[in-house]
Amino acid sequence: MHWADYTAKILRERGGPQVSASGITPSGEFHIGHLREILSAEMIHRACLDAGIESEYVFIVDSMDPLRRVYDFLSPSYEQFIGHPLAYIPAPDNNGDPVMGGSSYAEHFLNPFLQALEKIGVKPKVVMNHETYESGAFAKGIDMAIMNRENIRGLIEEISGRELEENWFPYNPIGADGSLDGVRVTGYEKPFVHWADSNGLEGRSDIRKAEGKLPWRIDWAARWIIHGITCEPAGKDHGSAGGSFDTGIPICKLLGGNPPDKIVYEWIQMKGMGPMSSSTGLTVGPMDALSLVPPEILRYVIARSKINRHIEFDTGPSLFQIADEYERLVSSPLEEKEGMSKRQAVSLATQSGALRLSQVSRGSKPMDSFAGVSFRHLSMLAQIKSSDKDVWLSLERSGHMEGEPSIQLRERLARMRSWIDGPHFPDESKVEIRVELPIDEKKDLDAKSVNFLSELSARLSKCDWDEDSIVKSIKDSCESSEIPTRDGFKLLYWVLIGKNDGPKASSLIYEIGRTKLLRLLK
RNA sequence: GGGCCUGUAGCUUAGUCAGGUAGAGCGCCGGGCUUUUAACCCGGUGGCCGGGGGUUCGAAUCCCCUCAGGCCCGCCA
Repeated sequence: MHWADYTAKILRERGGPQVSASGITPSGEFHIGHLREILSAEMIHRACLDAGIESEYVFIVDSMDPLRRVYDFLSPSYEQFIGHPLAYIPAPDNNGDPVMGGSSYAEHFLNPFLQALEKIGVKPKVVMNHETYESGAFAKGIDMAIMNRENIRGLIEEISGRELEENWFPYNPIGADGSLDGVRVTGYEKPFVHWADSNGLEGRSDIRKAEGKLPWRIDWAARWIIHGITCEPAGKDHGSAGGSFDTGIPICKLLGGNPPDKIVYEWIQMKGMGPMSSSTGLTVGPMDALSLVPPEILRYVIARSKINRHIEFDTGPSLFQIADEYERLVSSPLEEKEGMSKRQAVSLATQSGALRLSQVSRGSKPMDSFAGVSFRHLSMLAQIKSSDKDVWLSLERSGHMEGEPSIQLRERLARMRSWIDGPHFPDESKVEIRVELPIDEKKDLDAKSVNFLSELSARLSKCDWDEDSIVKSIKDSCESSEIPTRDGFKLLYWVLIGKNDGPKASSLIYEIGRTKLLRLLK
């Protein structure tokens, strides 16, 4: 059974309508890793719906979180905003300078991510956390947290093993300068928290407004209650012993709520590129990924892996493998058979679950996303055929396609071309035509081979330049130089691309062009 | 120091929660497609399930120990 379906089954036992949630701090550019946060919850939500359970999916944007430091992509002028909630500071321009009067920092990074989510069929109810504070929805939780201050302190200290400061307070007011940093609480008179900020200025915050926030561990527990969240998979950082999941659950109960069960997902890592980092420019954003692969395959990357396993995201060879796997599963799904072992049946259910959850629009048939051509094959055609029309002709001839190419296929070819032209395309999948044969390889050629190549050269210098004539020239050359056709092709591939096999020789030669080819054969 | 995850065929892995003859894909090898697309079709090769012990009629699966790799533990999520 797929992990999302399994979780839905557990949630059914909990009863009632389900609310799955994700939460992300928009502190910078979103990357592919954030997709797992989103899709882990969204797939569980879909699995609930598919199981006939009433369910909703909420994406909570931690817009009330403060700017922690001046990141590499920000100009030093952001120094003044450190400690300010991301919702209340200006967005940076391309130079990293703040643009006053435009969108907020939080919105600036969030919007492109939401567009990417739309493309992969994720339609969350978006909650800006600062708006929840502004609305006063947190007031009750804040009041209860303050009234239970010592209990909560005890829970956090005991479970996390961390010692909290003497003047620790379960509410962090915003100071006169707009920063959450260094503000000391001096008293509480419902609904006001009195404080003195780092500059010595005094003031009070109304807990019914966004004039302060709960510390993360309490904020999380409180929002579970506010939004009725029943399921929120969290990254492994929250899953550690004594992490925020372990404190959140009892704190939520203390505040009178029914917390979700602990579900932890593993990180996505970039293979062979070191850690994901916006500063080095090596990050792959959701939009970048979508310009390379179809959205259902991006979903499949997440859906095919168990939730507690690392995913090594790689825009190179393994993306081919995954994309081909998807294509293959769609075209020939496993079928239930008589005498199938329990294991095979389980595997079948898991696979079809992954396929089902990978669809961009829920409930659509995987077959509708089928483009009919493997990525590997298409990458080869895209490389040797410079015009799209020739690609369609070739696909028609090989029986991959009938009539006009589908929209899926057209889009797929367009993405393939941008992949091939971009920096992520794997070298081993590149078809590189040699300019000339290295000397030492020339020496290794025996007499028959040399004879074959010169025969071929002669024929190709005067035949018609179309694929049929080229094939005929190759076969005739094999015959007259008395080598098996198979060996002739092998040799030819070796000369052309340095490998024993390759794309259809005639297409390849046709694309290379007569002049360049004859120079190579000499 | 505390904790989590992973280790199954050359590679990617399913199966572990509910113990009952180890499945798949890729790769590789062979054959077919009589124009040889890295396509497509058929067949085959390949695993003392990291190691050791225990429980059991029976263990990849449960328990204990151990080795290896990855990761998390700052009011950062």
